Amino acid sequence: MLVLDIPSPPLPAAVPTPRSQDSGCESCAVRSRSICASLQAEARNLLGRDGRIVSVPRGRTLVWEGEDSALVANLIEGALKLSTSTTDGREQIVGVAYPGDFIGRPFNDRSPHSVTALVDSRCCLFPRAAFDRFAHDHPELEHRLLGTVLDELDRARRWMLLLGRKSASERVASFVLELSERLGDNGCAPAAPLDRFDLPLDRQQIADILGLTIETVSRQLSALRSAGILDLPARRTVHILDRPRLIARAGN
Amino acid sequence: MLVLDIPSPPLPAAVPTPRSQDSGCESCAVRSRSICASLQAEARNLLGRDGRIVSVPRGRTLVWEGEDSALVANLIEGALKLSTSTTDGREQIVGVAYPGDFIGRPFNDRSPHSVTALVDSRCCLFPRAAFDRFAHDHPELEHRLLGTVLDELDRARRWMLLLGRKSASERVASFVLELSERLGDNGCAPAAPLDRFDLPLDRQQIADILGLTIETVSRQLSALRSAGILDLPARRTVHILDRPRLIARAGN
DNA sequence: CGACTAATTGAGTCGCTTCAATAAGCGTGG
DNA sequence: CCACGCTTATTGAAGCGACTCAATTAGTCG
Repeated sequence: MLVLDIPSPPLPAAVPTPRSQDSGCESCAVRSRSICASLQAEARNLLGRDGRIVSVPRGRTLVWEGEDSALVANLIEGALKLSTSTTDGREQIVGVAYPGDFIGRPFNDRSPHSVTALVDSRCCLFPRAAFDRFAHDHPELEHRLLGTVLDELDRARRWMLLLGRKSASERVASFVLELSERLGDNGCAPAAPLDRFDLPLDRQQIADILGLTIETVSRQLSALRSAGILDLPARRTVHILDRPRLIARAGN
Repeated sequence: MLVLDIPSPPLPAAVPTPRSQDSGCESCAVRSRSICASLQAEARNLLGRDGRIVSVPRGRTLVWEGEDSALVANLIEGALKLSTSTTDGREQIVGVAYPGDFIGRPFNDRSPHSVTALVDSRCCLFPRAAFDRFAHDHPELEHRLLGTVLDELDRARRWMLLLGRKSASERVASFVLELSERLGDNGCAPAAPLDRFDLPLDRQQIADILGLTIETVSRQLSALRSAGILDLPARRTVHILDRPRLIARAGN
């Protein structure tokens, strides 16, 4: 079930002139960071014809866990969470996507997790079947996709160490560090970690990433503030004052 | 640092006659299940020339976390664990490989986790550089590899739900179920879950998978036995007596 | 059969959760 | 602009589940 009651976006996907015509890709903000970067202009425009740019308001779910995986996408702007739940409703966030990231489950007709916008976002959506077909015919795209999926797997496994073996204070420190590194990676500049940034997540979502409760997250953040390691000037703003000590607290 | 003081295996990898010659692949036990299944005979033998079959005794580590990732491999027989640790030595097992599985980190020169034999095993090892080159030239291999990496990622994310949100009893139930399903999947038969099987892991290793202690694992297994859901006829043997109730206890 | 290792079981402690109350942001409308 | 109400976050107190430490039992292998 996919609901996208969004006014048709300003994208010439349905214009008469087909093929090797600019489908908007030339001006795409994440072209150089997304998997599309692997493609030559002609192939990119061919793929672009299958894509539709849609706005996804905060809180809207693009894909539901267990439902058939009808689409894949590149995130252009915003942030998305990937999450799974137990039968009785406990939730775990298993990944967060940032601009340039690829989301969805190619080559499989069930999605193992839900995908939901954390903040107002924009995606370039592809019907999965069309994407699968295109990928199969374009090894350079599959090669790039393989690289990003391997990176995601590494990240997921690092997170398993956090979830299985780290204390609450180590988890929160690790979370702040990872976020500062991911947000600092704009794709263009040589990826320096940020010392000051805004959280795209509220406390409950942080808890759902770390396998903790909202109260424990709050207490640990307060502890880091008291220790002079962080400043928290606003609800969603983090300022890292003492990165070395933060790293020491992350435990790996 | 790779130590492989193993008597040279009965593999004609170094025989004079090169190319499109049987390199042992024709009789490989996991040929149809491994990523090699994607290759035609000629390409397979070409790749086979880079491979060396080695025996890995229980407990030996093939790849070390953080060291440069010099090799990749197909597991032919046995079982391997993939693990990471915190600086102070707490360990988390982030994956278990069974025959036919691919291990190692292609396209990256650091391995994010260690790979260690859980039981006496046999692998078909490839120098990573040679494998990367070969993969790059054989899209059908990369396509297959992409499929297996996507499956691994799904599995890792399911495990994140377990580690982040499940209770000890749910974790142990989930573990027994997953193992019964993985071991039942011989690649040939239509993959029926096993009701009776031997654990390739001791209690400490189960604890390292589940993010628990050895005592908690033991207590939860005992509880399942008392409830009549499992029988534990030997240290490493599990017999599932009441699968529906086991599934109910797994919590998803 | 005896020595050693692995697993089980018990008792007490600790860390995170739960439940509850307070405080701080934040948007809205007077 | 500030008061108001609502949401989100913080802080406190009590409870509970998993851990730690310790003792016992069951396998395993020479």
